[in-house]
Amino acid sequence: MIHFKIAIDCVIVGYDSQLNELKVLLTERVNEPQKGKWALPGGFVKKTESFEKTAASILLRETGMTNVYLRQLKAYSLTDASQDNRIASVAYYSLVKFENLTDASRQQYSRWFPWNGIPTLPFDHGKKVAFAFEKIKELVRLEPVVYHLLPTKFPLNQLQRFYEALYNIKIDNRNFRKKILKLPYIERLDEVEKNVSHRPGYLYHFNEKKYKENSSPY
Amino acid sequence: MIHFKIAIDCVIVGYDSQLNELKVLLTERVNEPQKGKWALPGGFVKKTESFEKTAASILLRETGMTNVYLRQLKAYSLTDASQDNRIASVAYYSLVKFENLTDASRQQYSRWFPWNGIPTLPFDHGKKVAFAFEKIKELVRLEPVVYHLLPTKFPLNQLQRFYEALYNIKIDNRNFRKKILKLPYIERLDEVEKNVSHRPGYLYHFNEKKYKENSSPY
DNA sequence: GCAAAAGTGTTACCCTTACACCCATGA
DNA sequence: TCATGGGTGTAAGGGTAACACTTTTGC
Repeated sequence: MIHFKIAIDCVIVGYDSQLNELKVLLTERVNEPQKGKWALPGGFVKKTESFEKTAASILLRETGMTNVYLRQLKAYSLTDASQDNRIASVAYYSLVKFENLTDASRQQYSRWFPWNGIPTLPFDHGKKVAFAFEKIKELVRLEPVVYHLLPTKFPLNQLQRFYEALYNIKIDNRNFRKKILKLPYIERLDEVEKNVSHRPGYLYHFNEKKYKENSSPY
Repeated sequence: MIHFKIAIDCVIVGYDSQLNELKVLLTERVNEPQKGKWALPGGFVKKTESFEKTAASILLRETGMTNVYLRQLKAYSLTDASQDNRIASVAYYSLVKFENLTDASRQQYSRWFPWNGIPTLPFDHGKKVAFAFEKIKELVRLEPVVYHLLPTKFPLNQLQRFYEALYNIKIDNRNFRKKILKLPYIERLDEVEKNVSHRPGYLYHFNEKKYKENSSPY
């Protein structure tokens, strides 16, 4: 009976609102194979850990964060391994708030790469990143996961620019506002943008409780 | 370093249009543990097989079919196993046309259970079945996967009854027809139902080519 | 005062929903 | 002739999309 080592790979995604672009966290591999190459952060599943736990600990190691959006992407069976010892991997993807990253969480061997400037990755990591982005695009249409990427408080046009960047479209700002302001779970705060060289806009936030109350179970 | 045996479990789903209900194929376990219990058909990944290949061969073994709709559901890390030898499993789900089942494909140890009459399953199989149905419900809303479950040629009200059963709703047949007939990829055939004790309806089929032409890439 | 984004209404179109009756067939 | 589903149109409401100008701030 064949046995597998199981690696967990994490596609950790953040949104840089300054540059209006999505980013992925990559780390430089410190071990062979592919030593020195940029790759997805990952690790092997330990004896007592579930896949999800392993993914969460990788996320903690790389970003210093816990309790962030983390979902399974897909399990992959690598077939290029040798003999009796195959490697499988389960990929996870995570959405993190860029603003919450501390300097301490910027690891020596890690770097955020813009979505459109990712180097060629070893193994099947390129495929995993691409699949994660497909998934995220789908997901954003269906559920308010955007709010895991945006700062807790955001002006409406930051939200708009996010959608414009993600789908590479132009959105009419009047229609966009009408649509967003109708949502019961987006609430305006008594606070405005600061240090912007234009008329400051009100800040909004996502009220998760109201979202759950208002979303029908089917 | 811990190693895993990896099992593939398949949630094989069919639609019985006679009874208007979704069914799941279960098999009686012939080996310990849980020998004699109904469970999801499955097997361990062999040395040279990918996960998907393993799933496809299980599907072939159980239904005699190839080239059917088969997708990965999720990878599960069982944590109740002993010592150095853990078991992981990757679940797949499949949609098959009930009409295409031959008698030969009705295995001695297998039986189709109605969605609402599934016995308590061992391991995490109950969880997997439930998750597969959630996924399928979602999927049907987003993509025309219904047509993997329905017969190749179907009258409109069979389609309507399928939706009504899946979501447990009542649909107005005028509105339903308007909506379906507007779809460019549902084509009416020059053929009508036979042996029905009411006015026979025209048969329709799903034109996959037209679907792909007409669906935008984003 | 200039640049840059905030903020604001109306109209047309489309899609969805609600709703009732005659038609063709097998038994 | 009866039971059963096949087949048809219209009106109202809600959401989406196209469209331009004034306001407020930093510099």
